[in-house]
Amino acid sequence: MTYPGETKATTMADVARRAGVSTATVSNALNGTGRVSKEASDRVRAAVGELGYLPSQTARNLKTGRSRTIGLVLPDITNPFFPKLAQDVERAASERGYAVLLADTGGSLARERQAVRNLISRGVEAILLVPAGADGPGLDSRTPVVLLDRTDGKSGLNSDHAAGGALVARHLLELGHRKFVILAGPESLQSALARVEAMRETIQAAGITVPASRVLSSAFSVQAGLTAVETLLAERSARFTAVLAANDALALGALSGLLQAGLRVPQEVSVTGFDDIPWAALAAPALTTVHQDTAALADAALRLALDGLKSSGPIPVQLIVRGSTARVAAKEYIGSGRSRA
Amino acid sequence: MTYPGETKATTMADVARRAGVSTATVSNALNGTGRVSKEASDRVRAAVGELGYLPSQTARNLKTGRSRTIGLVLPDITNPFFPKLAQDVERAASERGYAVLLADTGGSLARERQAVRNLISRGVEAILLVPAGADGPGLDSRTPVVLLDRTDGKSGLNSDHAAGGALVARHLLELGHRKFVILAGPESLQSALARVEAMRETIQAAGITVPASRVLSSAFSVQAGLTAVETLLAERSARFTAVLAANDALALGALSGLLQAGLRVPQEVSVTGFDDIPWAALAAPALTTVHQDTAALADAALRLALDGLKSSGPIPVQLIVRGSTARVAAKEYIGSGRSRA
DNA sequence: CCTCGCCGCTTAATCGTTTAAGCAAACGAA
DNA sequence: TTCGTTTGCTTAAACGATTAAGCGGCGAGG
Repeated sequence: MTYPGETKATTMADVARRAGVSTATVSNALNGTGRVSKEASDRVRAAVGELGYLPSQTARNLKTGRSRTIGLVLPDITNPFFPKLAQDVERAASERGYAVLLADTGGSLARERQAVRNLISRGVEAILLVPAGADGPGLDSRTPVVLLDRTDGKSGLNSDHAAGGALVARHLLELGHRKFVILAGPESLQSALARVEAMRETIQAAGITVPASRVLSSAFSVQAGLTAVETLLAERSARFTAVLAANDALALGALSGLLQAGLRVPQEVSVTGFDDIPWAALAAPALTTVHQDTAALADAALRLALDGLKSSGPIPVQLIVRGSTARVAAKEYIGSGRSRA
Repeated sequence: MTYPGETKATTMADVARRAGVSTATVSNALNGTGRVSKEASDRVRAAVGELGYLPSQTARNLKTGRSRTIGLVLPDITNPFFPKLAQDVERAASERGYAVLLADTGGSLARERQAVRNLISRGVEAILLVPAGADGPGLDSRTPVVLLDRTDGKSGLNSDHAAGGALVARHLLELGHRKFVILAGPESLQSALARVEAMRETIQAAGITVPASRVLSSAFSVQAGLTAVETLLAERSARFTAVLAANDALALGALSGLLQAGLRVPQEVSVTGFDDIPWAALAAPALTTVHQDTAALADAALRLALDGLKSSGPIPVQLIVRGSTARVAAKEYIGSGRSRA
């Protein structure tokens, strides 16, 4: 164990001196490069142990040009989808010997640009970026930037949003649902658009149309889901048996709104989400939703960023059926959504 | 804008050449150190702009010994208390010009040690550590390690857990509650112990005793809260009007268990949590809980870590009264907790 | 016995900054 | 005019690693 004192950090030269070799030999011994005898190597290793030597990554970076660090830029890590993603990115990175510099931009484009510059300046080998507002700006730099969960049109690594949208729609169709409401989320997000588009197409393919008045755009928030449902229920003409939300926050808000209005979920109305954030499983009833494979997303992102791959297909998603969806109610209930409101 | 091509990154020497000065002058101009004429400074700044020069933090670190980077080590960023904390730490750090290296140990002590070594090797100026298992190991190193939300007995930066415990207890007492259950959380966590201890003392001070059989230890999880309540309700003798949980996850689990058993919250049973995680506000009913000031925690942590302060008092907490607590029910309901189970 | 080649090591340059030290010109005071 | 001080710059030495190049010594082949 090192006794702190106020001594300078021990350097390679210290190890070399103690082992009776040059710093080059220390370096070679520790990295397995060059030619080093077993004896010298052992002496070096012993010296390392006795001195508690830790190589300075900084010096190594400077010389080799590789920092073994990536940047992860998120708009808001408080958004329940991101912690798992961050965790998986960190795990994938550390498995490769990389560290992760985290930047949270609070949704501000100025801070995002600032963060990216800062990360580049710090020599990260790649940046994983979930852009702040709409989709990506497509900045140029010599350090690769992988757009995560967003797209700028040509690039960007995403879950298979369309497949997910189709999955929930088909699920509800199979349960006999015919009257849908879609909580579409922000129109500025390609991912939301793709989800909704696939929902509509799938439903359409079953010969059913979702009127435009039943496709509601809003923010990706619980509050938005709640108020959307409230205004929907306020119209006396409201008739629907299923609510497809473009993400879980919306779905949870909708769920809460429906419950407060005295409707029973899933007996009278089914609700689906998207993302499978942790709360989804804990809601009452638990939310049927589309699970995003954040681990696969993280792995693919690192391959793109670090292995110089050009692009990757969308990451498969999975339908998670829980308690918020059920077979559509018997005839007498259909269209009587507000019977207890 | 820089056109990437495959050119090497532009260095200080490039700027110096273009501005017709030495690298020392460039450095001085950009850092405001030394003596530089206005004209030279302007030429330098112009050259920087034209070349799109970004200083290499790596080289700067090596020379100055300051990395302007801190490490944040969390056991599990998926735990809903941590994202906000991480965000606040990142904000506080970036306000000081520091970047944050994030490490998630998945609760493993081995990975925690590994992470700390790695961070030190990378030259972080300080480490903010929320230890994995129980409370801190108290490792020695020349880079300061601040224990966050944990303690190793002597050090550690914490919210005022005791004050928080007292707050919820007093709140419930004022609402007329007399029969309590305490979901105490893990016995290995000082924070949990402090909260529970304060709850008991406050209740005791009101002349009421909480029998040991009504203080239940468990993990800090939703599931644990749920099963605790279920087993409690399974005893026919169960009589209580208030559940004090040592954290929000437990409280949310308890809430869900009570609701499923057909009890009304808060009419028949009040529930309180601790931490004020995001879900707390969104539960139905919304959870009365103790808010931890993560921003203050983050600021204080950085002061301890970076400004060399020795220690800091506990960070004040705040009682947040929401819908899960109410005045104890009229006489006929008291002690009839299972009347509808 | 000579030579060639390999082995095991060292020397020294290098990465891109910061910063102490030094130096020439300009300026003001005597 | 002369000297000292200030000003504005440059030179060069770090920081702690990696790595190309070089150099004795030893074993083997001819």
